[in-house]
Amino acid sequence: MRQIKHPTIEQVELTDIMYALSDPTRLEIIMLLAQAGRKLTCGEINLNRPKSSMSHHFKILRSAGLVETLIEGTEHMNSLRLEEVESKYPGVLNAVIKAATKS
Amino acid sequence: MRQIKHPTIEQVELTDIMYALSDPTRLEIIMLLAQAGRKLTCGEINLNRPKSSMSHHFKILRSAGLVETLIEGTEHMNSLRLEEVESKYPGVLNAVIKAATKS
DNA sequence: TCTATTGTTCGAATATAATAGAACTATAGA
DNA sequence: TCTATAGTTCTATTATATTCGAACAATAGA
Repeated sequence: MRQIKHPTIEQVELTDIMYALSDPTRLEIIMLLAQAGRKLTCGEINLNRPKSSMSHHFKILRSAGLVETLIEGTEHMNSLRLEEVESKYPGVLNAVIKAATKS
Repeated sequence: MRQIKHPTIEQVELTDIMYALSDPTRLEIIMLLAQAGRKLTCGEINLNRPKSSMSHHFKILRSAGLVETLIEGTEHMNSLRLEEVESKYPGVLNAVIKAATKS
């Protein structure tokens, strides 16, 4: 079963993370993953956009080290890399999630 | 003495802040202001770029609610709006500054 | 009033990003 | 083997950002 390549957390720059979180659609994806607390397929994250657009945003979230995508059958299971990101950049992602929850 | 207009902290979106912080030059400006702990003129923040470029980045930092610029004579005194940003989005800016300090 | 200083604004070139339809890939299941 | 499903990749279009020289504006000081 072929899997998608992800950066190690060491390879991820802080500005990559900031950039990934600067788009409302991507921030919404992050929020849905954070609230779900479990892996979600791309299909479950339905923001009424073409799948090619969603795929583009997932790619950026992956390259920023924020999301891990595991292929299971025909589905792609997405989860937050919260612990890893927190260990490299303590407080950043948690604070953003908390801030976005309220707004 | 004419002053520059700034957004109120209520007007600032989280994604605006993320976007402003996603550029390495702008993050560096933020770091210099945070480390200085006092107001700095644009001239003191010398990143070896044309002043029109720096002015552009300051404009984005201002519009994101991160920087306040007060005109004093011919100089523009810049400071972080840390307390305000923290009160609206607790932990976000502090965590980013801490994370950027180490990297 | 003239000049130097500080920074903004303008304008144009270049680069990067977002959007989305269409074609494609991989797998599951009949 | 055929078909449906889930996403990705390709390609083109449009929009937004970055960069920086040049012109401009505001003030201080001589």
